[in-house]
Amino acid sequence: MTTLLAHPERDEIRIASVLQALADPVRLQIVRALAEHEEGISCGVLPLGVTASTLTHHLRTLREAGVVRVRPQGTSRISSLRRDDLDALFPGLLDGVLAAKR
Amino acid sequence: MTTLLAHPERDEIRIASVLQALADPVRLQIVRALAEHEEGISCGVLPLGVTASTLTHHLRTLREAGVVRVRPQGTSRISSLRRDDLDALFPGLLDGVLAAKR
DNA sequence: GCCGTAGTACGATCCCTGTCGAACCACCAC
DNA sequence: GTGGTGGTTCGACAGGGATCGTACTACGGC
Repeated sequence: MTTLLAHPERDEIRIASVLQALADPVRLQIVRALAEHEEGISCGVLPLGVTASTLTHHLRTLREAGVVRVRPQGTSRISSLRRDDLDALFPGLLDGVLAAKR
Repeated sequence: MTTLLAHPERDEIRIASVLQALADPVRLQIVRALAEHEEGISCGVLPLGVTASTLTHHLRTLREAGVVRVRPQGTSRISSLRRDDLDALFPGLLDGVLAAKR
């Protein structure tokens, strides 16, 4: 629908944008949740305490920063972590973030 | 002078604050510079293109997040990365950030 | 075709923060 | 003491972004 889900290529991912994307509590929660679901999930089900339109905003931020990959599936959208790309570009970063005890 | 340089203890350092602190181009530059000077440096000498008062602001942000340790020395202030603490809490995070080719 | 559900788009609001300039403080050398 | 240099504080300002509500679109089931 509408915007056809632009994702940056691996070599277009900038560390500043990634950090910016991770520097929000809600998005951190999303990333943590995605880390536990390799196959990806529909983020609408997460208990984030935020409206749908706000969630859309956060997912776009994560997607445009290159943190998350989103693929449409029926009436839903499945989001998954771009682990491979992030690990290749910034080895350890994601693990470090996820290692933090909540 | 004035505020006596409060630093969070290791167990008070929060991942959200650290990411927030790293999510600024100027502060990223500072962190990168500090990474190359284990012994610490006076940040006033860095070519950051920002006024002194802005620099003070950024250093406070980094210090209060637990990213940087600052010790007064004469008329200067020496800043250094809290590598040990960050590596202990979020192993890989700092290395991942620094691995990014500018 | 119709409806419900999942998600997006847009506009408005509000707060946070990065920035600066100006005034000030602290230390050191003389 | 005097002055200079390195930093801080304070207030002001502007831009960004997190949030929401409302209106809208798309897909799937009946």
